[in-house]
Amino acid sequence: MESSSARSGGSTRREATRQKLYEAAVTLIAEQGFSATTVDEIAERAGVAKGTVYYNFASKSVLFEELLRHGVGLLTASLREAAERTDREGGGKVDALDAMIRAGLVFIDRYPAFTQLYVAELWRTNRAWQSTLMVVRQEAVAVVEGVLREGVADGEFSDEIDVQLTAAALVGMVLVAALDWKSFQPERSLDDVHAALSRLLQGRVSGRG
Amino acid sequence: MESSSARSGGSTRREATRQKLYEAAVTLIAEQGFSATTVDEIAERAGVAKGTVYYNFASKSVLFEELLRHGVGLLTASLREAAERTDREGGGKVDALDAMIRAGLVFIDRYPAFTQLYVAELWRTNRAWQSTLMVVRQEAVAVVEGVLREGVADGEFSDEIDVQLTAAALVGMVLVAALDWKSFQPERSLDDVHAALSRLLQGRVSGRG
DNA sequence: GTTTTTGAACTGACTGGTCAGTGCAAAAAT
DNA sequence: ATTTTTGCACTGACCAGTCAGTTCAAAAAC
Repeated sequence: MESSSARSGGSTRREATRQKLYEAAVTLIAEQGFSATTVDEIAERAGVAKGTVYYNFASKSVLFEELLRHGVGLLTASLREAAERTDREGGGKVDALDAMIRAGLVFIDRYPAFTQLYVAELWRTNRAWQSTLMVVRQEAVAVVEGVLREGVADGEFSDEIDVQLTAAALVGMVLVAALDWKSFQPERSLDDVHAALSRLLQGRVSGRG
Repeated sequence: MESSSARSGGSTRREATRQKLYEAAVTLIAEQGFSATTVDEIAERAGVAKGTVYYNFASKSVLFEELLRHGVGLLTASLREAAERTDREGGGKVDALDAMIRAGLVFIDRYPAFTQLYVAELWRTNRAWQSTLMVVRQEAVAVVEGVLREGVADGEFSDEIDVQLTAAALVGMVLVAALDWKSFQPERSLDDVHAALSRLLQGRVSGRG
């Protein structure tokens, strides 16, 4: 007998099941939190039996950890792509920042539940997946920090800015504004929200209109 | 905001017990989340018997709800005070915003656990205390929105800014930057962090140093 | 003497994780 | 071509443990 890996490269069926479980878990955990969400609920929402959850993931925590890695991976890739594209097109670092803001908004627009869950868990301590979360956070924030550093290096940004703090503040600005948008003004367009944040980034809030 | 108002039956002893329970609960829930924190843990950490918890609060949820109200009350008062003080001293609206950023940082510096817990719960849906949270959030954000509106009214801010979104973004900026500060660079001074955020607020990031 | 706290025992519902067994499609044997 | 075997993916009843909330007699604090 052949192992499944030799059987036309990793069973599609299993991957589909895992995807369904991710989607079910992300929604439920975003709404209720990790501990308040039961494995039975996840299984039911995904339309599989409880045993299937444990066939595909070692435990509830492991399911959640892999979900985090999966999601932040998507975000990081998207941010990186935005920065690189702007670079190729000969834009400055402000344009890169702006493009990343948009990429962030697009991501949150597409995966609001994941974003919610991420924010809710990020600053917790003493949890099993703490280290996973740190690694994954750093990957994402590092992209922003990188652009800021390059901007300082070629004189586009003041060399007095605090790269780490500024990066965190920018991420927070987008995160919270976007969650507010989705929660309280979901009818607004992405462009609209993007414009408001752009304005804030470029200091066009104070001063004449 | 500590005085138990002019209520006739407000025994001091009872109030002290409630305070101890708040403090125990805030830490534990910030670390582990609401569902993962047990009433037994809270009682133990507060140094009281489990029965005392139920003598003072109707349920675990009610304890948490009152905790939320209590905490956000402190923050709102602090923000309001900062805005009014700046006003009295004849500062402009930018100064008021700046003072509120500082007030926010001071608050988070003093009550990091509460802040963590607040952020973690804010965008959840389908929870018992959802409505409480909304009310309380709006109180706090409204202070920022108020200052922005006044600034627009007397021409200090562009009338093209989106008050609601900008307020949310500013709150997010401070929130996330401060949590990052506390989590990853706790040795930095508040002044330092404040300076970095001030710079960002006033658009002194891009452009010459 | 009234209010508040104690602390331990108890209940009943719920939950993460387990496991013996099922279904099925491809491979092997006939 | 047909029968048999293999093993992956999945199932769902079940178990052992946990936790919110209750009860209450007695002590302590006021």
